[in-house]
Amino acid sequence: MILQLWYSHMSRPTPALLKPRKTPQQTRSAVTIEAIHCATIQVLLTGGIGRLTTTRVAERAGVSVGTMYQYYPHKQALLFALVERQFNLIETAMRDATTRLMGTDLRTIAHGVATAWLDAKMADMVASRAIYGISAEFDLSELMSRAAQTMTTSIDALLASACDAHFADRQSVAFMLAALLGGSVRVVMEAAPSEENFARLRRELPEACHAYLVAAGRSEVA
Amino acid sequence: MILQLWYSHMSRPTPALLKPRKTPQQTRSAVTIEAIHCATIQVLLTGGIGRLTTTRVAERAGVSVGTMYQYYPHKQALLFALVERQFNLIETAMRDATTRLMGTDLRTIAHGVATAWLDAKMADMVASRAIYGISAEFDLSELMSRAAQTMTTSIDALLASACDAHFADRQSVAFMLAALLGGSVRVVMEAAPSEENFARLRRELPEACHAYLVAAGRSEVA
DNA sequence: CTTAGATATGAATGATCCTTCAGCTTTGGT
DNA sequence: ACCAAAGCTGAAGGATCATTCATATCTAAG
Repeated sequence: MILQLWYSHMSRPTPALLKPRKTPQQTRSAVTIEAIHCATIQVLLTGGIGRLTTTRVAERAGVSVGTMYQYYPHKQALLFALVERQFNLIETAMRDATTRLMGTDLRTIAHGVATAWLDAKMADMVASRAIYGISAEFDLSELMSRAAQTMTTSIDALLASACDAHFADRQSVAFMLAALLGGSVRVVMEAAPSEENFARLRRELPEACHAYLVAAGRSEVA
Repeated sequence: MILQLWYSHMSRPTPALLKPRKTPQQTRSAVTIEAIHCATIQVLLTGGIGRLTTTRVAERAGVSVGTMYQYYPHKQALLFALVERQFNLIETAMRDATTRLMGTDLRTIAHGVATAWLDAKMADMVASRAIYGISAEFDLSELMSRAAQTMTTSIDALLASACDAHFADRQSVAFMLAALLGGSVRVVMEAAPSEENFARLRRELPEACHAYLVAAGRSEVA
């Protein structure tokens, strides 16, 4: 199949070809697309990527396979659309939060960022959890890198604006904070997603971030 | 295929059927198995699970497909063996570390645990990275839950033994520490695996753990 | 009411891939 | 040297699945 020629060494997507095939013009098709989107998440949740087939998605969405191919040139494009939408949601939420927190103190920043992150991730935990594991189909690392980079940059700017601290190696601190946030929530969602654990996360994560920021900033405060 | 009857709602493995089909008795076969193991990791690294086929693994290992099926009843069993081996390695490393650190102070504990974790994960980063994403083939969450639980318990015991602090909700602190460690390393390996970032991780993660433990313990120290 | 364009259908196609098995080669003990 | 057990082979069977396309249905503007 020609598809395989698009990849150099891993399942790396060629963005141009991952875009939707056509944009809906009537109300009917907009509904269809939403149904497909929704069905995809459901199928992902009940069987993981390994069991996601075009037929199953179409079935669940109540449309025929052919319909799917009218909007997405292939399965990967569908998945890509899903992931991208999710990333954008979270990215926006975090951008809003960091903007709002500019110039405040370390405690406010730590708690604000941690809470915003938790809120964003939990808001559609369904989609988030569904999306973990899509990496089997195409290389997410590029997208994840970009997201991580964006987040680190936002946090870095935020730290620079803190009114009560400054850091010797602010970039590293921002990087570490992003890793702590992103990683801990992910691990809990994947390995131990219970109400109790989410409560713990909400209680402890902001404190942990705060403690780290204070410790990292202390050595440099006059 | 009958395989599908083994799963209730997700790709949940039936442990009994994931075990190796037979144990090697001659040196020859031990070599073969090792080659297969090794080939599997290589194939995973260069194409992710989506491109891992029995034929490709066999080819890379320099044996025939049939040989693989002499030791593993099916593809999943092969992957399962890989994952389990890796989990055991890390689990052992962490058990050793926590044992060694019993009764020491918070700083020693934080740095010791973080360093042990980093060492274990980096030692065979190759295997670790290869394994992320296997979840497409069968449900890893059971295994991950168990691992997370084990680790939390170890850390909990360690915290209880700390000579210079005690905690109001030690379980939650242990849980959070495990999540911070596990998550941050994973995220960096997946999203931004550069030498620079690993250096940052080595520098910042122990400090972050320490800061958190001190903050969490402070409220309770007389 | 008509009709062009938009949208939906689903059987058929072709490709991929897991798994088996009947026959072959190698090993190690006697 | 001989042979029984262990190990290896790879073509063929059978199943799944992504994708296409000829055909049918629907929508809305004129």
